[in-house]
Amino acid sequence: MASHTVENYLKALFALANEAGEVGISDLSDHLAVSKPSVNSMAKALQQDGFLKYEKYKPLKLTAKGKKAAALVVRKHRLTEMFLVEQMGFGWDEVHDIAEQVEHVKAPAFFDRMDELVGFPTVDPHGSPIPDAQGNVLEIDCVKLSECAVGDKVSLVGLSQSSKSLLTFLDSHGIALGHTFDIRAVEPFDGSMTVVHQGATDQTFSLKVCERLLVNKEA
Amino acid sequence: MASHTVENYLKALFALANEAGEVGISDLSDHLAVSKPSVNSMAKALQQDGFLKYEKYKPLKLTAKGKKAAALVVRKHRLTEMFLVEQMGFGWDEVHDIAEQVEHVKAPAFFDRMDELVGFPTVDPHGSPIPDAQGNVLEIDCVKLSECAVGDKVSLVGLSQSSKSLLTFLDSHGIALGHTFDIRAVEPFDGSMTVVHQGATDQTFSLKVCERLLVNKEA
DNA sequence: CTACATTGTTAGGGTATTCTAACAATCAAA
DNA sequence: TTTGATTGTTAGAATACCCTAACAATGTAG
Repeated sequence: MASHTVENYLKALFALANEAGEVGISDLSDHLAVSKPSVNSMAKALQQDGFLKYEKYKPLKLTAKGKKAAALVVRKHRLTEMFLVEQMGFGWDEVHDIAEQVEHVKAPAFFDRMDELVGFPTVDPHGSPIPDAQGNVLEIDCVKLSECAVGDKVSLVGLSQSSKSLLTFLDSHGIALGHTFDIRAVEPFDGSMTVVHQGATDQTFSLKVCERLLVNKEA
Repeated sequence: MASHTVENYLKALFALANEAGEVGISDLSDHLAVSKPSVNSMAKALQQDGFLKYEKYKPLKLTAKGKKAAALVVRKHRLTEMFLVEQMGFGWDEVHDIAEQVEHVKAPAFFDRMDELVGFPTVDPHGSPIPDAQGNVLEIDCVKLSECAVGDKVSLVGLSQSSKSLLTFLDSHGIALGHTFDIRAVEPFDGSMTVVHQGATDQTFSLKVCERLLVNKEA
């Protein structure tokens, strides 16, 4: 199996891959906080092992094997997060760092049991999809709240780039996955939105927040 | 914090230390399945970090710092085993290998929560004591079954060197921690013992088995 | 007390991963 | 279209492990 380090590279590649599935050396360098030469040599090694396609000066592209391996690491990460929240009582803002460690455990039975104990979930505590055991990822049908219009009624299904500070912000505003928002107004000047949260209280969110909330229209 | 590798060295040192707390390079080499030169250079590194006392051609000896660090690794291992059995439904014969991996997770909150969820246990599923958060180990008052005499009534409190095959053997004979044995006979020829298990069924154990069962007299 | 077995050490090298410094390619903008 | 910024590459070296081969110290048995 892949080393701790290789798993982290794969996970980063997976996270940074856009539709085209291409990632620059610098992107990876930033994301992993590692120098570009390090990424460069790792890229060669990963190609050697068939995880990605690498050509000088060209963007990196995961192969099918690489995508699967990456998805399985993400699976371990997200199953762990789910387990930490559902079975161990951690908050959704506490689980990322712990899962970052636990995801590298080499014990398939451990993750299988977690999966079972939390009822074979399809999304993690932040609404991100959990790849299946074959490495297939289910696409979630959603848009950014910032892309919605006045009058839309939506429900929160996920977050994009959930960070500890975003999660803390949402907690402090009583917002959780599944909650509904009726969009009342969009401020043209700064893109901030005023919504009715859970059919009850009025709240106003900055554009920065609205871009992070993934919602499902016609809740 | 110590690396994965260093944690394994410390754990091995802890396990092999006799009363005097001294361990030979070869012992470690065998236990960790690593060459003697590797152990030799690691010994120097561990001394450098203050984990042990090393002098050429002398046995290795953990310092107070080393003992504490080792005990804390053992703590993580045993808490994990307890959690795997109590909260995740694994059998006592399945948990060692998984815990071997999980023990290296760097997330104190994770282990603290396990501890809480299993009710702050003092022994693991095999009866071995769990060091406390300060690295103190409680000695367990017990003797080997093989050292007991005809007429003794004892209860199983732990195992010495529990291996998967021993655990499977015990499972297949319906034996668990806390069970009682009345010693009926000791065979002088091979040291095998005939006992009454749980006041009900007669069973005969080879010396090899009896040496692995740690019991408490006058149950 | 010598000789052999065991145990420990040194020397030298390999892999995985990281870094900095210096240079080359690419791309966009004036 | 030249230039400058960004991005990527090479070279060279450091650290943390691991190994084998060869040798030295220790201790035990005759």
